[in-house]
Amino acid sequence: MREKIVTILNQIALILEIKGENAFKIRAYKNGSEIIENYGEDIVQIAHDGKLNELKGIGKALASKIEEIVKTGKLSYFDELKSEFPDSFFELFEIANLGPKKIKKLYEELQIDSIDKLEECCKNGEISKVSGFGKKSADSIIESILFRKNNSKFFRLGNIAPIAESILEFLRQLPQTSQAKIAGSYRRGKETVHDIDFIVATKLPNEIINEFTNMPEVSDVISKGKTKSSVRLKNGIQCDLRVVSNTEFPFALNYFTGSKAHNVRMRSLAIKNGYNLNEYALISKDKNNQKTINDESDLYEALGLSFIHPALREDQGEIEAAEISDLPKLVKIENLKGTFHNHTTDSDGKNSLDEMAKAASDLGLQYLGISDHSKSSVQANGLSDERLIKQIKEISQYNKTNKNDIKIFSGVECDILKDGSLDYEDSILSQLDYCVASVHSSFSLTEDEMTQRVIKAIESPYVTMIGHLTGRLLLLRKPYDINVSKIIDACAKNDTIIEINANPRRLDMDWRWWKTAKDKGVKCSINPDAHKIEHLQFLHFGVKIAQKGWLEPSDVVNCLPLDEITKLLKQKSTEQ
DNA sequence: GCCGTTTTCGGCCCGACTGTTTTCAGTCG
Repeated sequence: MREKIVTILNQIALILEIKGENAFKIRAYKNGSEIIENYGEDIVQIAHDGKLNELKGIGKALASKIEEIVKTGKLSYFDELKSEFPDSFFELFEIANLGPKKIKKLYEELQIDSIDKLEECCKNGEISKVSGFGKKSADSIIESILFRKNNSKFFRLGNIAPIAESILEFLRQLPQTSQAKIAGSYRRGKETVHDIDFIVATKLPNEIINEFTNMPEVSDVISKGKTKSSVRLKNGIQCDLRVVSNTEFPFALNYFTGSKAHNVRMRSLAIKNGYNLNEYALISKDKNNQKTINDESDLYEALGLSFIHPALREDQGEIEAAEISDLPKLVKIENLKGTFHNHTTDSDGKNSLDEMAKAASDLGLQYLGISDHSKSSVQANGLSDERLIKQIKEISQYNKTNKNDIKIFSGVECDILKDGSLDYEDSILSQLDYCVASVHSSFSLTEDEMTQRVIKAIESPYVTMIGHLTGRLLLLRKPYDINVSKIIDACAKNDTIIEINANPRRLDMDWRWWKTAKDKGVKCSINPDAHKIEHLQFLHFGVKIAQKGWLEPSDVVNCLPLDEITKLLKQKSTEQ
C-alpha cells in the first residue's frame, strides 16, 4: 500500500509538470511521495486514524487524497489526470537527460508516449524535427534506452562498497588531493544507491578531473567540466566527482551528502540565523558575524546544531534533536561483542564451526551464535532433531576446550511454518541457548495471515529473535505482505528481539522502522546471516542500517559483553 | 500544495554542465 501511494503521488507530480503547473505544487506532491516512502510507522494506520496531516509536508489536500487511496485502492483525481496518457508514458521519465519539458515537446509534436516510440523516432531521425533535439540528443537517448534495458537503476550498498572505497583511496593518494570523501546516499548508508558522489579538495581541479575520467574502471565519460565530472563505470554505476577548494570542502561535502530534505532544512535554518548557505560557503548577511568553518561540525555548530551523523540526515527529526543536543549516540562497529545468525557446513554454510569460530575471534568478538537451518528447509540441508542435538553436544564440547578464546552459543534458525508453528518440538528447542525464527516458505499469504503467522512465533517462549522480518531481497524480491507495525507491538509485548539481517541483499528489518521499534522498547540484534567466514564482514552494513534507525549500543543486544548476554539469554529461557 | 518564533499571504535553494542555438533552456543533483 505504501508503495502504491508513493507511486501515485509521484506520477501526479510528473503529469503536473507536463501540464506546466505551479512548480511548488509539483514539489509538494514529490515531497509528499518522499515523506510517505520514508515514514517509519504504519502509514495505513495513520491514514485510518485521520492523522496524516500531522506529518509535516502533508496538508489537507494530500491527506484526503492519501486517505482515498487507502480506503478505495485508487484516487479519482489521479485517474482523471492519467486518462490523457497511456501507462507506458511514465517510462519516459526514466530516460536520463529527458525531463518534463522535453517529454512534453516530444509528446505534442511527435506523439511520443512510450520508450519504444521514442527509440523508433531517434533511430529514423524524426526526432531532429523537434527544435532542441540534434544528433547528439538522439544518440544519447538511444544509449540511455539501452542502458535502462541492461541495468536496473539502483545498486546494492554492499555490491558497490568495494569499488567506492577503492576509488576513494585512488583519489586520496593523488599528490594534488588535499582531502577526499564520498558523499551522497552511500555516505548516508542507504541500502541501495544509484550513484556514488566523490568530493575532492585541491588547488588543481583540472588534473584531478583528468585522473578521475582516466581511471581504468571507467567505461564512459558522461560529462567533464572545470569543477565537476560524471563517469559510468564498467559495472554500470555512475560516479560523480565535485572538485572544490579546501575552504569549500565542508560545504560541498555537506551539500552533496544530503539528503535533499535535510539540505532544505539546513538552508532555511541558515536563513533564519542570518546566513546564506550553499555548496561553497556559509555567508553571513552581517559582515561582522562571519564564522570560520573548517569542517562539517563547525558548520552544524554555526547553525546552532550539534554534529549530525550522515546516517541520520533524512529529515526524520534529526534537526530538532540536534537543536537541543538530544541526538542518539549511535552504535558503532567496535561496540559489537558478538553476533547470532550464522551458519556452518552442518546446514548450507561453507565453513566449519571451528573455522567460523576462529574468524569471529580474529574480528575481536567474544561470542558467536551458530544457527543452522531447521529441518523443513530441506533445500538448505536443514538439521533433523538428531543432527541438531548432535550439534548442541559438539558446541558444548567445543566450549570446554576454550579453543580460539571465544564462546559459542547453540542456536538454530528455525522455520516459522505456514500456520505459525515452529519446526521443532519444545523439548528440542528448550535445549538451545537461543532461537532465530524466520519465514522461508509460503511467501504469498495475505497480510493478515502472514502477520498472525509471525506473531504466533513471536509469542513462543523459545523464540529469542525474528530473522529477516520481511523476506525482501533488495532489487530482486519485494517484501512479503506483513504488518510490521503489529509485529513490533507483538515483539515489545513478548520481549522478542528483531534482527537487522546485515546481508547486503536483505538489510531487513528496514531502517525506517527502527526508531519506532526502539521507542517501544524492542531490542535489535545485528546479524550477518553468515554462510562463510567472509560474510562476518556484513556486520559493517548492519551497523550502518542500525545507525540510520537511530540505534544506540543499549538498543543492540549483541553490544552486551559475554557475561551480560549470557544472563539475558538465560533469563529468557527461565521465563518459560 | 504546504507552511508559519516576521503566521492565513507570500515565499518555497540554486549552481554547473550539455546541447543547442548564437545567448539560453533544460536537466540534474
